[in-house]
Amino acid sequence: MTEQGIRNTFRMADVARLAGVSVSTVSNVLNNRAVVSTELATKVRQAMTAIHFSPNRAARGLRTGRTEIVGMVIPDVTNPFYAQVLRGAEDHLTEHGYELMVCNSNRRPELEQRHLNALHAQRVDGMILVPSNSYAAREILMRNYSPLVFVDCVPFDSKANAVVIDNVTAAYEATRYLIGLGHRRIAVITAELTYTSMLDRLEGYHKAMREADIPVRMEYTVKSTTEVTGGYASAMNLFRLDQPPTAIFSLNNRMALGVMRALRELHIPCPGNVSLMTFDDPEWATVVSPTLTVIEQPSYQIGKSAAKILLRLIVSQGDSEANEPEVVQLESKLLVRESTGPVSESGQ
Amino acid sequence: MTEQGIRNTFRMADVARLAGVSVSTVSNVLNNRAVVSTELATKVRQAMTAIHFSPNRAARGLRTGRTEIVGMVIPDVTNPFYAQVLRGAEDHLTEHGYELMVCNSNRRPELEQRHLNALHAQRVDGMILVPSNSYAAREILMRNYSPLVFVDCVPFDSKANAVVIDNVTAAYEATRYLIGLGHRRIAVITAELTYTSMLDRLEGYHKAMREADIPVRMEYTVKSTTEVTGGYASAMNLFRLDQPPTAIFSLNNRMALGVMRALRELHIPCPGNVSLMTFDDPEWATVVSPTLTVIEQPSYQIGKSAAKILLRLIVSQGDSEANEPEVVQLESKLLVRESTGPVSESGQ
DNA sequence: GTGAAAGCGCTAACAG
DNA sequence: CTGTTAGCGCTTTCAC
Repeated sequence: MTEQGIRNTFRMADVARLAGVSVSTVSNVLNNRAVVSTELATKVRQAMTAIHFSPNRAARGLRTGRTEIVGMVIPDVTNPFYAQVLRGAEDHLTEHGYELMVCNSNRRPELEQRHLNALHAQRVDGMILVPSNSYAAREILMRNYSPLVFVDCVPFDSKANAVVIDNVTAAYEATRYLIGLGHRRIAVITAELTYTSMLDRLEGYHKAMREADIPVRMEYTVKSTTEVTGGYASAMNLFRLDQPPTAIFSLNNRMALGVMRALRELHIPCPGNVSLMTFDDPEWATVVSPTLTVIEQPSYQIGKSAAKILLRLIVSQGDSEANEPEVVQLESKLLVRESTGPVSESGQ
Repeated sequence: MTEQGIRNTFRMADVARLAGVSVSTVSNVLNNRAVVSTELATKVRQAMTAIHFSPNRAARGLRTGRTEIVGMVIPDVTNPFYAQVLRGAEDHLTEHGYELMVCNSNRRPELEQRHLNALHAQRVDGMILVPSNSYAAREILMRNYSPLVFVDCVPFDSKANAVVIDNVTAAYEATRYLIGLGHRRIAVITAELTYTSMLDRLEGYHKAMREADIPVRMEYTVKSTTEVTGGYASAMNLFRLDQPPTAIFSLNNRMALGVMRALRELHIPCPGNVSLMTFDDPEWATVVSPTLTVIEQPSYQIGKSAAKILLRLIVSQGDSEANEPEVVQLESKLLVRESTGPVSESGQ
């Protein structure tokens, strides 16, 4: 029964024996229940440090039904936006004694599901999710595992706990800024429209164009993959047009990186011939030439905020489930830098 | 006893009852032990899906002594190098049925220790660690929690499982390349020398300089913090020198970003007045102007390799502990791009 | 205040 | 092949 390897960790019983008390006393000092005489308590604590005792959290979780782990699944940590969200969440969680299990879904719903299942099997107390898309998100919401807060992309047709920015307004104002610069041929590079933040951003763009009475030309709305290569390919196509756009609006930092590659490869002056603007504010935005005009999202705060909501949900677990989903909306900010300028005289 | 919240998940007993079998049969089908008649097995499986049964991994872990979780602590996911290492490790681990718990130490040994303890308390089966420094690493190694593999930075004075690159040679050859370009005033920006990869890189630099009979001038070896701001400040100081260097060698991508900022702010032509070269190959290296000459590390592979070693250690846990620490060394590659060129005629 | 004992959900003997 | 049962290490009544 004990044949599967040397037991290399101690248990409460060991501490109890060493301190000459019962396990329940050990448990009590461990959980700072003020029912143990200070004298005994110190004796117990000495015993604990003497053998480097570390209570088995899994066992505790099994007993209490609370693991104090929260799960997080994001598309890809390699994207600085998500990395920042992660940091924000982690810092808050760690501060409150929770551990974090992170998984990358690569935007593949099946993989996402697999991770979610694993997390549930681990009996995490709650999850933070940047879903791969809004359909997947809705299904996940239905299954309703445990306290869950969405980030960046929310389920279609359903209210859910979430933290986002006002993507419509952000894109609207950014587009207006471009229009104010004299641009009329404004292209937008968007990722999957099943991802709500993309959809909202596109809507904001359309709204601004409509208001300015600028016809939205189909060939200026290009659907890309979310990644760098997608942005690159999209930009290449755009520049191949008879009438290339005078401004490009990238809906995330990854695609913007791709556009930069294209610009550089084709030696297209920016903002001379074309202005470029993007969502997100990756660190490199200020070292490229020209520096990039961006819509900065408070990514770290977004993560932190998600963690806060989740923790609140977790503790209020017992209350009537009826509490309305909470959705917090954080402020984004247009940071004008060098990559956007007045439409060129040449008019092309 | 059941007062702490509605039991919202089922247990094997429920499945057993529903399928009209015993729990051990359920356990057997769950673990694909080929001892159950196909007939019963399907009945059990039906029952499982009917109630959306998800076995409690924590309970299993408690029983088996193996959680199938591995812990990972890294300085900061926000650094693309570590993010890639993480992805490599995660992909391999996930593929083999393991879950990953990641923590960021911010290079603070106390925080690192705290995370390590938490991970241990969780009874992770093993850990992958990019330590905050090599002293901390050694202490951690001493405490010898569980299977452990170091990445990028290894403990001082001790053999340990690790995956690294040949930093000395990589830096040596890169420096030689610079020297071959005619540079003699080559500055190196390094982070904490208590971090072995930095120390080794510096050694490689020194070796190349010595071999070329170029005196190593103290003011050209600048110790920076690991971060962007450190690189920036260091570069600023370097350019303030009476005889500024004609080439700068940054020992990681973060500091290089800082140098780029300085270059851009001071309008210093690169590689015209100064060449720049760095360790790591962040994505932005090819969109900045000039594109950056880098020493590319196989970051994803490093992570994957670490995971592989760890898994091997975990399964061979039972064997005599005597197996020598394994250290694998992966290949790095010098990618020459635009930011390095012949030393300028002007000679300054 | 302190201790004995039951049980969280699972696995692994072992008996049938 | 299937079922019974004893724990894994912890928390938590409930007696004392």
